[in-house]
Amino acid sequence: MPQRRTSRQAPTIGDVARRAGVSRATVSRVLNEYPHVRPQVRTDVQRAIRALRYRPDQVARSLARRETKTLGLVVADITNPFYAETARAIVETARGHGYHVILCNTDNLHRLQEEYVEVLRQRRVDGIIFGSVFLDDPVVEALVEAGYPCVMYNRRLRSGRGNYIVLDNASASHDLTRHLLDLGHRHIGFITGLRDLSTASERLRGYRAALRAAGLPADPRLMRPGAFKAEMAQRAAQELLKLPRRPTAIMAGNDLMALGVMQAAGDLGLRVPEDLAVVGFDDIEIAAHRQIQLTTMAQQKAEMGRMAVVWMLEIIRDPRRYRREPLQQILTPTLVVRRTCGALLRGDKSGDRRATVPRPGRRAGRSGEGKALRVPSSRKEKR
Amino acid sequence: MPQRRTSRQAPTIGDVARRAGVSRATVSRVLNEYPHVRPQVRTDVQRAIRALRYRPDQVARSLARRETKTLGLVVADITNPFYAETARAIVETARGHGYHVILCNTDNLHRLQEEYVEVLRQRRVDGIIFGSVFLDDPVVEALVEAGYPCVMYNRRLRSGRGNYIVLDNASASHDLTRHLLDLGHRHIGFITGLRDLSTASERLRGYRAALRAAGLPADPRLMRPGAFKAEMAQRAAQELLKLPRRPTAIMAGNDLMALGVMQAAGDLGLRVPEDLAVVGFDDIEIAAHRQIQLTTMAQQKAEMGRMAVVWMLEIIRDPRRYRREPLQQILTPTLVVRRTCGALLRGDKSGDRRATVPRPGRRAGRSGEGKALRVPSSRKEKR
DNA sequence: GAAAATTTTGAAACCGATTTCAACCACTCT
DNA sequence: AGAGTGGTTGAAATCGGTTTCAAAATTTTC
Repeated sequence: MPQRRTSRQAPTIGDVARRAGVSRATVSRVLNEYPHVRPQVRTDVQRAIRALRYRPDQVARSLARRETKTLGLVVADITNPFYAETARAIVETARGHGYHVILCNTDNLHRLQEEYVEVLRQRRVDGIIFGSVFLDDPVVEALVEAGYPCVMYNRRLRSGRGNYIVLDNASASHDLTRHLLDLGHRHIGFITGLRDLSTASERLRGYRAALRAAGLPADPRLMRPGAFKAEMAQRAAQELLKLPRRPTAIMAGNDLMALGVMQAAGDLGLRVPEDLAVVGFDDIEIAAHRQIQLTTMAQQKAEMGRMAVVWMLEIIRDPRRYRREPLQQILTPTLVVRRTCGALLRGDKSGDRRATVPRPGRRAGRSGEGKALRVPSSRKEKR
Repeated sequence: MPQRRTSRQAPTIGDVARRAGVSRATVSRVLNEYPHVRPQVRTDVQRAIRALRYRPDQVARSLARRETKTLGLVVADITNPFYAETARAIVETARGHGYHVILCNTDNLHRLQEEYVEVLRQRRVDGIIFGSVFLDDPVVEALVEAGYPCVMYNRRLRSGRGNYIVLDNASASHDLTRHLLDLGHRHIGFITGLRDLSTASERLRGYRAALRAAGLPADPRLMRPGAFKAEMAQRAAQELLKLPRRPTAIMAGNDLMALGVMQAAGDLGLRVPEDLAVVGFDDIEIAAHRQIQLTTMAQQKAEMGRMAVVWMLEIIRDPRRYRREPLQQILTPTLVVRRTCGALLRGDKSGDRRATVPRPGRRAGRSGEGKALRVPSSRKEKR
């Protein structure tokens, strides 16, 4: 039910035009800082705008211009600090360029993701950033196929299509496993995320590869799903730790799950890292906390978010081009050695150790001696 | 620059109408499930919609209907788990009602908040939810004054105007202080947030009141600002702990800062809780972690978020009514006693203790014996 | 079977902006 | 003085829907 136009209604461009004694077109020109407006007229219009407290209607503008200056951000779980930190960078970078972000939380449910994509398309967002695509994701696949501006980060499609920024998960996982092997562990548990996500499957692959390279079997009983949530991981870890021959180290598919593993260890009276080494992925903020000190594969979260937006703007400018030559970047992982892996048990205890891991598998964590060292990941940009 | 209409353009309601051999009005009626459409015509139209993969344009609809089905969510920092958890509930509840959320991150900067409010108004969002208003906030004050649908949570205006859901911060802080006093502490530091926020000032007030009631002076040297961030709090705590007569307990304005305090304690070689008791506010997820076990005043984050949206929808339905009689709710705090306050040092160690604190100040933390106990806060609804 | 009542439908106005196009204007240049 | 130039301007079309209103079609009533 539309309301009658009353004096209390928000002023429109027509009201401004009338007041300034010009046409709506001219007001529009002033608003958008077009040339060819006489200075006198310009100031008249600006005065009218101020007098009426006119606020241009972005909805009407979006309709006329066929662009909404809006992006969709689809993540699995905004309460996961990894997503919160990337989201923050995304929102902030977008704002800096006049874009704003609709936040969508899928809880890793296909159903919800599909719903959100549909909604975002109806809302004519200029592009969608996915933090949590599924490995096989017909919805996103179709979007990419149709040339709809999309950027994925963190996870990607099995098909390898589309624009994405991801960690080199296989290497990261390989190196992390190798790190534990180097510390003497021979029985290493792995709590994966969900099966149908690239992060999970790639990290599992790296883990297996490292074991194989070390001549160790990949015991399926040592691999458990954890749904990327602390609580699930805690349960999974409890099961692992009750095995007849229990693992001496557990790798978790992300830091949140690693925290769950630490809980489980405590519940069973095991000390970390003395009785059980624990490592994760992401390097969320709490991982550095004194009481936690989680060894983890770091991701450059803010940088990832920023880059996703910058790419997106580029793609929006010229969608065809990036349909032909998608932007894809694989980030080199950085191992952050802290307490929970046990590496610091012997010898000095001076803070974090950071290093890009030299490939193939030299001993990690030795290159950044003493004070915390961050080596910027070298970027292999793939057309 | 508008592009020419090509065959690859998205189909409009006109295309559907033509294909179904009816008018646009009729298609609109089918889309919106209006009565008075012959079943035959209805199915014809639906078939055409499917055949063309027609997706109604929400922008055009918003313009015509003068409602966007969009809410703005303005928070200080989405990486603070408190906001992430409330945001999650807000986004999910909104979605369930056909609304979607533009996320705004202000970093506690007046400038950014003003910018965001302006943007949200231009975008004609149906309402704005504020998680982080300032005590004196002309922008929000004006919004409320103008009858723009707004709901605040967590923080409120000094003037007390508008719809809000907040913790009873003064009582919460009073009880928390009292709890520390009961544990024998006489020298209690307080790391506040920023000065111009209701949460900070109210919590500071409760702290002072409790000290006064105990006949203790409120030493200004024991109160330091911490900006609601872990790092700032860590620095503030370091200063507190270097005082000639250092506090034996520190209250932090939120859990994030409490974590910073724990860091600082560790840096100085102090054990928590043996050498220093630490408590916070919010009960973010990590607070319950085995390695942290932070004693804190819990907030019902999901419930708060959900309620903010439910209220918002109600307000959107009848803005005038709630302009006259705003919805205001003050939630009763729940003390969660864990390790960091030192209460568990003597005696049993069986998990969390939760209790709504009886007023006035009886000894807290004893009512929920044994297993974790959550007492739902009784709600004092005003109007 | 005609009048009355009701349901169904489409033409046209509208939402509030942008953009096109042609007209108008004030110059400058022959 | 007249043609040409280029800066300014407004009328009107447009974006893609919704809603009003009256006409058309159908059903009900007598």
